[in-house]
Amino acid sequence: MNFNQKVWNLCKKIPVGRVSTYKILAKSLRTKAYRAVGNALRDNPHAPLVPCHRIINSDGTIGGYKGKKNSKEKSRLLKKEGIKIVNKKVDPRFIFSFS
DNA sequence: CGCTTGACACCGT
DNA sequence: AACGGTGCCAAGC
Repeated sequence: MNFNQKVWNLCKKIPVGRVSTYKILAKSLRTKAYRAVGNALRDNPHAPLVPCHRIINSDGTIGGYKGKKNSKEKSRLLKKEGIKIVNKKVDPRFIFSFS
């Protein structure tokens, strides 16, 4: 299992209507490679399989998507999933953590 | 084998 | 509160 595979695997485990952060993902992997996590999602080979748009920054900001630092699509998708976004930041109550 | 880059995080100013 | 510099880890060249 590659690092990227682990990352994608965790992404798949995120329930619908919830989001997670790069930090949480890295923590779940028992590593501090926050950036490597994002790097892994940069190329999302399994678009629908891995909902990478549910991964946001630890401070609640959307971060990037599809290789772009800012993609309104991402925030829009999240809102469509039922997640509330305020001030370009995801409401912390929607953040999901792996146990 | 070593340097640079990147969908980040943290701390100081 | 906003900006910038520094640290982190994995991949690519």
